[in-house]
Formats: sequence, C-alpha cells, structure tokens
Amino acid sequence: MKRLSEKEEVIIKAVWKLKKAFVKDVREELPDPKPHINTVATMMRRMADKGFLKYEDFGATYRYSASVSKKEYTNTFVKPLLTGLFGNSMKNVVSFFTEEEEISVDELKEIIEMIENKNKQ
Amino acid sequence: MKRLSEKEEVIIKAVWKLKKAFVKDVREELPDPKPHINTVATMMRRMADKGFLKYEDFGATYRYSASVSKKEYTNTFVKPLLTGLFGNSMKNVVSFFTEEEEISVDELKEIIEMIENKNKQ
DNA sequence: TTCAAAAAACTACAATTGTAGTTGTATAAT
DNA sequence: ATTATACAACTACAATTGTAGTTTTTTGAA
Repeated sequence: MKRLSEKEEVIIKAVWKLKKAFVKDVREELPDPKPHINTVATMMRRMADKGFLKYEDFGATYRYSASVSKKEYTNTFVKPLLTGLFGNSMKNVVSFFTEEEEISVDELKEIIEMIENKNKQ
Repeated sequence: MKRLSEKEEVIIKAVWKLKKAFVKDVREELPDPKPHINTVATMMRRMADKGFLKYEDFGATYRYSASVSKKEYTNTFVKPLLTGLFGNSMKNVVSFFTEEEEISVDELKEIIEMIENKNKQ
C-alpha cells in the first residue's frame, strides 16, 4: 500500500468528511474546478480496489466510506514523509515550521497546556 | 508545478544532501533495494525538465543539483498537504502529532526555548 | 593505440493515474 | 406505459511515472 496521489488525497478527504457517501456527494464536496462525475467514480473504484475505500451495495450503486482513517493515513504515510525530510525527528519538523512562522510560540504553549490538562484527569 | 511522487522525493532528498552530484552518486545515496542506474538517470532528467533539478555540462555528462530547496519544497507542497488534512491550521497538525506521542511536551518546550533565545540576540 | 569497463544519455515499454465517453438502470414527469 | 433525466458502473484512452535495454562517450588499462 503506497501513499495516495494528490488527486486521490483530495477525494479521500471528502470521504472522511462525509463518512458515508455516494459518488455525487463526494464530487459536490471537491474544490472547483470539479472533475467530471465519471472521473470521480473511476478514482473511487480504484481506491476501493487498493483498499483505501470500501463500499456497500445500495440498489444499483455503491455507497462508499473510508477503510483507512485519517489518523491511520497520517501515521502511515504523512509522518514518514515529514520525518524523512527532517532527519527522522518530529521535533525537527515542528522546529522548521516554527522558524517559518507557520505556527507561533504562543500556539505551542497552548498545545502544551492542553496536553497537560488532559493528563491531569 | 505539482508535488513529486514518492520515488521522485527519495531522489531529490539525496540531491539535497549531496548538493552537487552525478547520477551514480545519487543512486549510491538511495535506500536499498537501489533502482537501476538508468532508472535514476531517467527520473533525474525528467525532474530537471519539470524544474525541480538543474544541471551543468561536465564533460560528456551532467552534474545535477536541486533548483528547488528543501525549504521551498516543504513550504509549497508539504505544508498545504498537512494543513489540508487538519483544517488549514499548523496548530492542529502539531496537536495531532503531540497527541500521537510523535513529539513530547518536553521537546515542544525545547523548541520554544530555542526560538526565544534566538529572538533575544 | 587498441580494448575493456563504466557512466549515463537516449530510447522504449509497462504500470499507474487522470480523464471522460458509452451504456445500463432506476426514478420521475407526462 | 412512455419518455426524459440522473447517476455511476463499465470501458477506453491519454498523460505521467517507473523501469531498464541499447548506444555512445570517456577513461584507464594492456
């Protein structure tokens, strides 16, 4: 199982959001310019073949849902991408984005606070 | 310019590391099982066509280097991937990985300290 | 000074991904 | 009932990516 392409990723994000959805619902969720409905249908069928989506029969058609959660996908494919870029350490990744001012020191402090509060209970 | 595939990404990482390199040097840097040298050569030529690599004539061959820095690549392609997954906010991204225990609260504190020290000077 | 050996540019092809036309089926309007 | 419409499965094809054979050029022996 290899990571999804850019276009496939856009589709699975729509499925995650909708939980259960027909092709047309997924297409509706996509950013403009929306691809042809048949394009979406083909890609979703292939993503099901590859194990990223699953479906249940629903009359003449299928209703799709994700068989890989966002969390699983992120841990399996996105995390290695990030750490691979920055010497196999998430600390380096976060440092990079902090230096790039994509996240502020204040936000980091908020995260720390949130985690520490959670651990109290 | 769209983001690189997984295999292409492995190659550009080797180029970033080596700064200037011939195809064989890049191949040497790749993880096992190493692809055929011609495979590496083809992909590097295409990545040059697409603007990710550049080269200078060097006798009968080319010496390659990256024309997109790791920093540029990360900001342009990796950041949108991350924020797209987590509601367009790097804070959410970092929260996710902190909850997944991919980075610890202590490490976040180290980053804060590093940034604050830098700002003092 | 030929003659291997090595490197990689060039070329060719297979697999995957992106795209949409064609067809079949269900639903709704007359 | 008949017909129009919508949906998407099925099918087909183009573009991109992954792979490596073939050829050319250079270099370093014998």
